[in-house]
Amino acid sequence: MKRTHRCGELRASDAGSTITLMGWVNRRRDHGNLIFIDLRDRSGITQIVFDAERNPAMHARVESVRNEYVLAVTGKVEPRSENTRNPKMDTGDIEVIAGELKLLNESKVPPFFPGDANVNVNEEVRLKYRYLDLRRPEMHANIEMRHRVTLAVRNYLASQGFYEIETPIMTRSTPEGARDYLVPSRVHPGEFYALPQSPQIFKQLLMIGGMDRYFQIARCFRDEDLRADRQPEFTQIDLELTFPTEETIHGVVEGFLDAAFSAAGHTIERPFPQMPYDDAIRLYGIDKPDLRLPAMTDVKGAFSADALETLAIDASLPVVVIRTPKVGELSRKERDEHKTLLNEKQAKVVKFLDDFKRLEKSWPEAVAKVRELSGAEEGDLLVMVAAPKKSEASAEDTGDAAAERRKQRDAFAVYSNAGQLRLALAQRYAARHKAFEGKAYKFLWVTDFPSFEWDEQKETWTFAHHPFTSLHEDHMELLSEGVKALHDPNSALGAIRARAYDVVLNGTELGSGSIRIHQQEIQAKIFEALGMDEAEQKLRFGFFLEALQYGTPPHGGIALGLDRIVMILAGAPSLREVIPFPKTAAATDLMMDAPTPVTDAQLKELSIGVKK
RNA sequence: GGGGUCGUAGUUCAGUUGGUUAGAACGCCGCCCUGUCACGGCGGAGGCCGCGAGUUCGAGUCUCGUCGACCCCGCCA
Repeated sequence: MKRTHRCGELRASDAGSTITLMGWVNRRRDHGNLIFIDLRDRSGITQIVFDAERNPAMHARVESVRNEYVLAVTGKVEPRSENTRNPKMDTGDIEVIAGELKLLNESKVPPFFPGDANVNVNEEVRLKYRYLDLRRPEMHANIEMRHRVTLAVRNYLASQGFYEIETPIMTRSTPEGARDYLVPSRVHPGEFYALPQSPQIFKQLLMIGGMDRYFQIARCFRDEDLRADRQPEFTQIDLELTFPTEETIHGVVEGFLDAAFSAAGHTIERPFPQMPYDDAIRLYGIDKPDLRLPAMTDVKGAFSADALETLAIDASLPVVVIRTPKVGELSRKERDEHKTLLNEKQAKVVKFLDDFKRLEKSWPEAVAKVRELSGAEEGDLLVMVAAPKKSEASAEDTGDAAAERRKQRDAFAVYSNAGQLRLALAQRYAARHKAFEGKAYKFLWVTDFPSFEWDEQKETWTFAHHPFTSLHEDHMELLSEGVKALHDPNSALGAIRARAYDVVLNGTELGSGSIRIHQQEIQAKIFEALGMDEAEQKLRFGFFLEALQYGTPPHGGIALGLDRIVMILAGAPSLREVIPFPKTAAATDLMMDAPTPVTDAQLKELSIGVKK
């Protein structure tokens, strides 16, 4: 027997033909001498009719068939009569009258049925029996979407002159950044490879190697704690090209995203808007703004100095208003619950006022101005966020550059906390404003990221991106100045901006890239800036610093999270829904039961002893 | 590393103030049924209440520990 059609393909026009289907028993309805079996494969479902009168010999065998058995059925396609048609099924106008049945395989009773309309099963069970879970139409749809998106990206990038090039999975450990997954070397006792956190250095070397345009659907590995949108191994659409400007790279990314979203049935608007990091912080309090809801508004000007004093607001720091649309009237209880939106730590930095009716009694003009500035409409919730006035006198404003930067850091804290509050309110009232429903895809480029960030624990400045990111040329002076104050949180390093850009979709960071440093002196200076002396540079990146000296072309690139893109397109709540064999939040595989201990013999061969 | 939610039949859940034999639905098994498509009818089986201590005359229920799943913070250049 040879399969002639898939189970979702047959239509009224096929009536009369004799066909063969192969697939799983989705459901069986046994009426005694008449048995219906819905046969399922990845394309859909077809009803097969077994009639004892027409084929008595076969009927005894059909009676023993159960859900998830694998069958081959040859039969005649017949149109269904008016009263037996099923408009809910794609194949509901026809049915197949079985003539021949072959039982290809039986099935144990599964812990859940892939054919159930809404599988309401614990995710633990789904992951343990992932191969059954994958039979569900929803999973098929997600995996098919992933395939189509990947294919569209490949085709687009190939059309733009990119070569798809593989880079090593076993590579060298780089202690910066995320923790590495390590692979012990048998040949070199005590030495380890690392799995790549990204193919960063390889793709830069490919540019030095004159490959001109590279891409890879690249698996990356990071040994960090997980979230719904983070897996220990994940896939990036990674690319790099020579002689770029930011515009070149943005154009390529918008091009393949357009292709990918088209493949998933959506059109997106291009070009994407752009916003410098500093504006993103000021307007959204976050470096990945969700543009589906309004920005925050600076309303300090609406209030007199006296009013701010009375409200116990620090007038030297930002005063912003968060507008959440269409929230409507709030009960006393709902308003009280707003207090829980700030944790203790946040409450030290910001306070908020959400009762504008009360504010209006004392300062009607100011409130009118706030409504105007924020574009508030009837029913919108306004919440004003500001820094509480400190009781003790704060440090004297000495008016120098360091004092100015300290103030900027304080302002950042206000914006950032207000931004978190904005998202918390948006989540809380999502059912009312409905901005998160439907298929609104709001892309954004966030540009000019800080090159360095302050590490509170180590009390020093570190790379915000990776150390191969170019600075804006006119910030090189700040670098020389800032290096002198490496352990000062108000160092000039904080003012340096990078030629780095993130692509953001609906508040999710899809990808991150930059124009790279292609001059060895500058690269060395950056390493030096963060306290890496020449010996250490040579040890860790010697080969790379040397490569940079052999005619390295200007180059740049970006990497986008494929899993996240597909997750958003599928409307899925976690990456696990778009990865066929995902890991749990504790980085285990419940189906394979990995990781596992290994034998002493294996460890011995690798010269590894395990502390118990 | 920290916080939260959860863990009872194959599955999803209920389980009173600590008190008799731990229930329901779906699924499963048997019998019946020729137009169902979440088929239907009758009957039946199925439990280490995650695991381990403790409190108690008595623990699914209370306490402590532990394991596992999920979410969040830290972390993720």
